[in-house]
Amino acid sequence: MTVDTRWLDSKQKAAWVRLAAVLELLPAALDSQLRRDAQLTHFDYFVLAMLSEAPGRTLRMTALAEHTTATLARLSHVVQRLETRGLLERFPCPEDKRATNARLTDDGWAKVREAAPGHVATVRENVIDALTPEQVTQLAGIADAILHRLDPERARAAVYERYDLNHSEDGPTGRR
Amino acid sequence: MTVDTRWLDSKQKAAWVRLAAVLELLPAALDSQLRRDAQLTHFDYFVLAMLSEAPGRTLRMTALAEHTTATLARLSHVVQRLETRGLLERFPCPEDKRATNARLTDDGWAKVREAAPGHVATVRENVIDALTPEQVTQLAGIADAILHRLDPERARAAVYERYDLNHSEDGPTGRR
DNA sequence: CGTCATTGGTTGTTGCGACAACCATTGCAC
DNA sequence: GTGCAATGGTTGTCGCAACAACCAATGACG
Repeated sequence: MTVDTRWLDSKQKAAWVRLAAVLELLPAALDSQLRRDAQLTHFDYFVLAMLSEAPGRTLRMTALAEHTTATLARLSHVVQRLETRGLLERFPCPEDKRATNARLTDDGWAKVREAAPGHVATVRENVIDALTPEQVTQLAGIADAILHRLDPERARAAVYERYDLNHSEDGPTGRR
Repeated sequence: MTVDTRWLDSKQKAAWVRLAAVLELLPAALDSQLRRDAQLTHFDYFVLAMLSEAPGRTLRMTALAEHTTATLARLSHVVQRLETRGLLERFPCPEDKRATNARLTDDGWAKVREAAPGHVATVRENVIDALTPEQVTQLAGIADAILHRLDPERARAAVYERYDLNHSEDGPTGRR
């Protein structure tokens, strides 16, 4: 095969090794906190959070799949479980009989607001509060650059702006 | 519960949302490349890589588990599969009859050297080459800070130095 | 108004990770 | 040297994600 591999120099390797470790440990930490405190996967939480910000707390399955970076098949299974638990409900879309809408129930809305503080605290503890303000800014730039390689379409789509952690007492978002 | 939640400001949220997306997409990208080109999970690769650098290409299961940030149970399953495929072999440790050693076979050694170039290329493509040299340095600092929160013990142990991507033609590591 | 490709979604199967139960060996206490 | 806790590892079961097969509705084209 290719014999002219460009290996990583020591600085690059140091960065990569540490990132790889974070990739292994951070998702596990987030998942276990949400599981323990809210009986929710991080992905479950993400799904509920996206719905909570949508107009009418309702989204088409396809749209929800895009927001959550998931395949439709995966989303279908997850939504099925969440529906069984009464956190959301599905109903056929009036405009397009092929389509299905998912809507957050009142219980689901309560669940999101209940789970948000603990989740934010975990994010702070393990990420944000571990960094200086400059590093937070740097991280945004770095992650953005990586995203443009991983998924150019979505990265440009500014979908990421919507992942809103500010579930305050009076509403789903901090912007008014 | 706690009513005084410290929510994320917009800069912090921007950083977190993008990091969350990377956490979702990057492991999938790494896994699928290695699966496609070498029939290996990223974790499988990691296991083989650690063994390839160990003296005698051999490690105790417990030691291997520490190097790979895995539980013993998980490692046991993975090693079982790799043993079936002939990439490594297990044998009882002479000094301690409770213990089991795992040793890389010649086939396993060949597999690691065959898989390394493609893996490094993927890492470059999606991470390193997406960043400026300054960002690479920043990333190392950021990831290190996060690691100290996630796993203080291991972060200090400099185990991460050992994740060596430089599998050149004449040996397992770049240091001589 | 048929047929054919596309879109939207669900379901079955498979493989892996987490957790818990379990067995064997070792080391220590007395 | 017997009891017992700690260490080292394996196995079984459960839950979830990926993949593929499938069905239903839509729309474009003739």
